Amino acid sequence: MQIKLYNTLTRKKEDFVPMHGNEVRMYSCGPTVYSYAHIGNFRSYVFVDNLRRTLEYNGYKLKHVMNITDVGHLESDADEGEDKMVKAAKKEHKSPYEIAEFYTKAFFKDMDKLHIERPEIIAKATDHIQEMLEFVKEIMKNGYAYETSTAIYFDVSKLDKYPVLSNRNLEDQIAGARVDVDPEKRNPYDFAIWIKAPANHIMKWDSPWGPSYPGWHLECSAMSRKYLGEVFDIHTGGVDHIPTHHENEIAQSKGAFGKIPAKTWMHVEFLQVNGGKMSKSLGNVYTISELQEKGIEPLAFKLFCYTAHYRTKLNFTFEGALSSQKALNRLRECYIKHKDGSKKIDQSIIDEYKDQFIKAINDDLNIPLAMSIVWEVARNDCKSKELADLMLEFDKVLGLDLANSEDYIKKQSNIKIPEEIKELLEKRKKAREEKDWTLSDEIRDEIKNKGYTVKDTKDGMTIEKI
RNA sequence: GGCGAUAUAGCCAAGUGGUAAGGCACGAGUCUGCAAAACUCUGAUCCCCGGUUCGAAUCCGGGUGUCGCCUCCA
Repeated sequence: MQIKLYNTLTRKKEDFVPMHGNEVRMYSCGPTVYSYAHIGNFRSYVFVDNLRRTLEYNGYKLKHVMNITDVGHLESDADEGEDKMVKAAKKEHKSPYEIAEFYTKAFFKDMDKLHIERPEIIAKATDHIQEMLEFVKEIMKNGYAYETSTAIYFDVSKLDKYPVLSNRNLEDQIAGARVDVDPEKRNPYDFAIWIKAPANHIMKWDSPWGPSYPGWHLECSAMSRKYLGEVFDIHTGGVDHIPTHHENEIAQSKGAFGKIPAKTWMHVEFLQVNGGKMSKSLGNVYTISELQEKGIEPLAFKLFCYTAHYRTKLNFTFEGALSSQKALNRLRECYIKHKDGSKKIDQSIIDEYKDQFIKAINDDLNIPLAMSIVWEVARNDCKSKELADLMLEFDKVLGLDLANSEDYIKKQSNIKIPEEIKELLEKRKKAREEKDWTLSDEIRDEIKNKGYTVKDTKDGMTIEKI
């Protein structure tokens, strides 16, 4: 079935057709590893995971590159401020490389918790300095860049059109914005592709322009070309990348070889917190670990992301995340019931579900709609193995690890119970056998005061930590 | 100031011309000594005004609100 994807470049949903037969080549802007990635970042990677899995579900093979930015990302995208890596290094009294290694590891640990598939190629910026330098030379040779006392700047006035991704009138932008214009820049929107390092700068490499380091946008241009070719299928990122980072990537590729590097550009909307922006100053920037501390599994966060389409803003609240945690547990219970079920279901019903599901995901990744079908399957009265298998098939796209549902549920109830609680449970069991409901309830309250909840089931009592 | 989004039940949200998916919460019921869990059932005419149409949440115009980017934090 034809996949349709929304392309920021054309502002339309388009039929997706790969350039190289069955292989899809895509590039995703990855993290700058100067700190822990937060849940807003991870919404983007959950989206990329859905995209990967949807393509795979449709039978495509992937060649997917993600970068790790470990140099050159300044505090401001407007070529100002300190390199984020260098700043973090100073703060933590480590080398930038140690910082990068530490946070890269932390990043992939969270990615694993979220069951996000690894890209085929993970490319570190500092491993590709030579490729970047070559890129700069090509741009210079073609007359799209010029040297100043501080950097090599890309001259946007040399392009046939800039910007191409965002609908901005640059003159109006400048009129209303507080932009400190570098007097050596020819145009206010010229940007640094290669930056001359001050004498005491830590991260720097030799170049025809002296010791220096790459601009942030350059790494993606150089690495995507190295692994995917000049023009590839899909480029992904957050909506914040549209006006500067991706715009400048396109400019660089046009400057070096005259083409827009990707055919389809896909952007994820922001995750908001309590109806507003997530920002450090408001103290509402959360990490995956912080969610876990509040009893929200990473996979519950992933399911939370599935309540909204990737191109709409999603409002994160702890209330909402907890509701997804409950929903996830129920989904697991539903899966187990189907797996243990003995009924038979008609194949035509299965086919109908499959049809609806793939229609939803192939329509520009309408995961919320796809989830409504998953719930219909999950809650179907006919408890049957076929439906359990169907849930697992859908999970190839969702990546919620439903196959291990039992383990997750066991893990939640499998907690260490202190001896004193065990004794109370024993006493309560006796009271119940004697139908002494007053004593039974008293003991239940006592246990509750000590932080545990007792539930009576057919198979006896269960206990949970509050 | 410029640009771009968005406004659907208590909350998170699908749905782009034919009388509103799903999740969570609430309420009712089944079950239970009671409770919890589980399961079943129950709720909105879609920000306001005007227009196009046989027919609009869905298209157009005008308001109003909210959010984002341009301006450290994705």
